[in-house]
Amino acid sequence: MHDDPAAGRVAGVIVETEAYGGAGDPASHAYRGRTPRNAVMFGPPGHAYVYFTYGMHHCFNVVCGRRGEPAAVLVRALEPVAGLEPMRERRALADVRRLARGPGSLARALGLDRRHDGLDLTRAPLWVADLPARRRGRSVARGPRVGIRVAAERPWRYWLAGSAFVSGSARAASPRDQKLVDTPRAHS
DNA sequence: GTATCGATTAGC
DNA sequence: CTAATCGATACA
Repeated sequence: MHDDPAAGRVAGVIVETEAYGGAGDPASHAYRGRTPRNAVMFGPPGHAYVYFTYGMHHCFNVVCGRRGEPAAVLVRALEPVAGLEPMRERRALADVRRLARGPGSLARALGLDRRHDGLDLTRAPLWVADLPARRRGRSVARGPRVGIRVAAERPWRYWLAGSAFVSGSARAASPRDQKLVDTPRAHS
């Protein structure tokens, strides 16, 4: 969720992610060590790593490794659940399924940029929360990472199976090429 | 210093 | 398939 001072609260359910490591992952920004851009990846978990790329897009990650052990999860797609109008305005697009599909589109829809790099994701204005119980327990599919030229074969992309809000290659993945991963069920 | 390339997207 | 567009990175 993002409480944006200008647009109010925009929120969605994370439906597609991709994992990146550190020194052992040649596709990771942290592979060659710490730089001003990726410094947050080396900090404590639970913080936002937001980077700028291709001269025009931002991507939003959740830092997951312990302090000094760079690791992050790129949030690749969101099912919008609140703040649909601000998202539509930012994206100049009406179709809810495509509002936050793809990491660049997602960051744009949420209004995220380098100013959000390093924010503590356990509190406002930008945070990640547990799913409500009724959304838990659904099947998660796994497949290769996309958009990278090295180590793409590692099956470190995860998405909500059957979701209309995930990227095209995930929607198109045949059952043969994806593995289903059990997700924790809600407590009683 | 210059050259190359992106954890991408929209459009043809 | 390619253009867009600029910071990070590689290399002389």
